Amino acid sequence: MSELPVVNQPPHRCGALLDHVTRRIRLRSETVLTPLGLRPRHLVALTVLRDLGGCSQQDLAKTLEMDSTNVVGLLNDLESANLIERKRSPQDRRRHIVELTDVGAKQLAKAEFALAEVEDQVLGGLDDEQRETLYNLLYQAAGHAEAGACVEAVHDDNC
Amino acid sequence: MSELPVVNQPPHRCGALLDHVTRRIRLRSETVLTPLGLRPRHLVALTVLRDLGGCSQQDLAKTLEMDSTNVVGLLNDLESANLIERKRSPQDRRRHIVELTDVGAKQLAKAEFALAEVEDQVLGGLDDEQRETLYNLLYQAAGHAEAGACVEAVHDDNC
DNA sequence: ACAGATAGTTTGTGTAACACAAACCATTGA
DNA sequence: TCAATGGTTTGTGTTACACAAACTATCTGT
Repeated sequence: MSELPVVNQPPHRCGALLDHVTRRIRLRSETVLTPLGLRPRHLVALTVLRDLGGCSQQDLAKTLEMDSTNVVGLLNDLESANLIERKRSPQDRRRHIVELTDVGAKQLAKAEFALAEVEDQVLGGLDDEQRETLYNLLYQAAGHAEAGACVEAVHDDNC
Repeated sequence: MSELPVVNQPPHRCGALLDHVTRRIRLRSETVLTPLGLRPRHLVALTVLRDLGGCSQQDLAKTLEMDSTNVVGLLNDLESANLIERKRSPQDRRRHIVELTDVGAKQLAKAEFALAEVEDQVLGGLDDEQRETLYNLLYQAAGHAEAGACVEAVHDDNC
């Protein structure tokens, strides 16, 4: 935990680079997403929702690290576009269980398909295997520990 | 997740995940960077500047994909903190060559050191080797896109 | 030498994506 | 019954932009 004197401390911080690459993708994504009535933030929410399955709005707020009042607005957008559904939890009727609708899942897939070109532009320096590695690293970092198996499997072939 | 036995087409879009992870880092970075008088955007600029060596403000605007009027403000911040220097280009005195100062390089290193903990929090699911891989992938991706932009942009000289 | 393009700057306007606070309702649990 | 909780609405403020207009200094082609 505390500072071990310099052993194999990697001097490379990803943060700024991450920021940079993300911005490039987001800028282009906006124009691709607009015809679908979506914004990058919606995509993130839908993606998280897909990966998480149903969850409460609080869970979502925590995962997105957003203020819950703003999550409400975000979900209002998505719900009025019929991309997500808010169901009352039977266990605790104060709670909303937020879930992707079929329409939502389809729209997400559609958006991802449309974004292929964007990623080709920005991640053009990476071949397919590298992009898959990148995806897996991000997925794992985002806290889906199950990705471990997937990452392990990468070096022989894609999973 | 879907186990597609299919071909080589990677169904995974990184964009949303990239956005998500980047946000997590940026949120925490802000509090770490504030005592240093920096913001995440400054870090990105400094990083790019370090990787690029000296360049004109237009080059920088293109690399950052920011409007040049806003780049001016960004550089004003950095210059008044003595982190960068604007020198007139001898070849074309309209042009400013923007360069990291020694102070700037030191401050950048300091910031990166301070950000180690932040990345530990957010990228905690990745070991050192994976983080290095992530860094390299991002670096490569960023480099390619810059090269692409540069090819279009440049008439003759530096790139 | 002159005209038009170019690099940078300033100022000003607008917008999106937030954070945060306050007040409110329905529901839960002690 | 009463306090806490999940969600919602409204309202305020900030930041990070994009974009436009007008200006200076400088360069380049004719």
